[in-house]
Amino acid sequence: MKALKIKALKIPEATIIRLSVYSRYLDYLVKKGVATVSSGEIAEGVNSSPAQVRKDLAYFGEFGTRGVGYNVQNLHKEILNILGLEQKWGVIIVGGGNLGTALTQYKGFQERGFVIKAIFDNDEDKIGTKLGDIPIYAVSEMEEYISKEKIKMAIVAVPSRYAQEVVNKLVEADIKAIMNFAPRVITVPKEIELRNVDLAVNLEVLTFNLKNKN
Amino acid sequence: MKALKIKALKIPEATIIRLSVYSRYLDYLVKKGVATVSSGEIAEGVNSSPAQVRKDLAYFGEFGTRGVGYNVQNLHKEILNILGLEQKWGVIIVGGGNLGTALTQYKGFQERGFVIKAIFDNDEDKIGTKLGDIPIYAVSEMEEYISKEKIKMAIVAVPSRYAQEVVNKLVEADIKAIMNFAPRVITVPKEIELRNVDLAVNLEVLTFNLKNKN
DNA sequence: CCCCCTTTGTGAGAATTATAACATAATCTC
DNA sequence: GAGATTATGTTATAATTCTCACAAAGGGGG
Repeated sequence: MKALKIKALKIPEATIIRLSVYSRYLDYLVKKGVATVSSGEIAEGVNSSPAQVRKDLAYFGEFGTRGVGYNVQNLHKEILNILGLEQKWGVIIVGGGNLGTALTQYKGFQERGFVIKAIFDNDEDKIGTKLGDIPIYAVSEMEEYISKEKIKMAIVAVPSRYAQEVVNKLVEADIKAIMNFAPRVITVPKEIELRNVDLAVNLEVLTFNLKNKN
Repeated sequence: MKALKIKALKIPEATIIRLSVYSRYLDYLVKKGVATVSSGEIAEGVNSSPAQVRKDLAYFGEFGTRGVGYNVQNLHKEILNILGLEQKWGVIIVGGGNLGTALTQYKGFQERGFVIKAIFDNDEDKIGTKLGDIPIYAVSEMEEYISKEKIKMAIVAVPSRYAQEVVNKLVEADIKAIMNFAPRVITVPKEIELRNVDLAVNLEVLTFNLKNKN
């Protein structure tokens, strides 16, 4: 794999998030058959500014041609590579409730190269069954599965009170990255990547703005 | 309603998000029966710093007693008020697929005072049925419902290609705030509050970090 | 009742992030 | 092939956000 050139030690998380958004837009342009795109066009397509687009890309190298713009296919590939999406990622979901089930079926993950491999739950009625073609196993089997299948990423969609416990098990099983949906502060060793997605917080930002923006 | 004192014109969104997190922690302390809490204890409880906690609160007023700390119940109420959560909010969900269905059942919304009132979908098989006690209606009935029930907030959980169209309908129906799950750039008039929740982006931040942090 | 201890609220400084401006490089036209 | 044009990559500037340090204020003990 080509080594990735990074010019700065610390890259703003906002930049990563925008790169992900650029990536989707480029994907759209690729499918549309567009060959070349400028920072201004990207900016327009994703509600940003040309300077921001160029700055974000500049953290990682020079991908464009002055006076011309960017080759869509090439830039698309470069950004996927930056994001680590040149490979598919096997992901497990812990928690087979409504949210876990919905995430299993969620097209948005598949489209980006994330493959849901298995669900882990403690409900006896669910264990051993399948959701579509995704098997549901007992949580007790999780550690072995992660190790055997070399799983690096897990999504935690269990009730809040069990979240830390589940995360501890995942850490024990040597998982590398966790996306947590439980609205609780979860602690992990610093070498583990953790990302909290709090759905209610998002609604609360909206209510705050409704109340306060004039 | 007591007018909210805001000391700065612009409050960082990060502050709002943290307030929401503080709020959950205070909720936990209230239930635990704790009477008083310091900024340091809050910081510890939510993985932040005492200075950050105090700074965040300082945008909105003085809620503590020097040498003592904060009255848990009072601070909890104040923050709920800041976030606009002193009232319940009726919310509709557009899209009765896996995600929409899961969000309908999602306890995290109810716990924070959000009440899912109805689902809107175009699937003839679903229209007229109920999900738990939440009715599913046709999208064509949406505008009237929003107006009649005075709904201010909507969650969009439809396939990406329909998202803008649905959002346009919501805007037309005079909705005030939208939480969008479709990974597409959506445009709304500036007076409408829009928040995009992109689930895949969160996984991609993780893969980026896995690849690049060391 | 005064002093000491604790913890808040805040102002100044540091760090981070975004915006703008410009110099450089590539293409195209004449 | 030179100059005009266009759009990148980068440097400088501005804005935002966070961190730190301390003064102010309240409570408790002697």
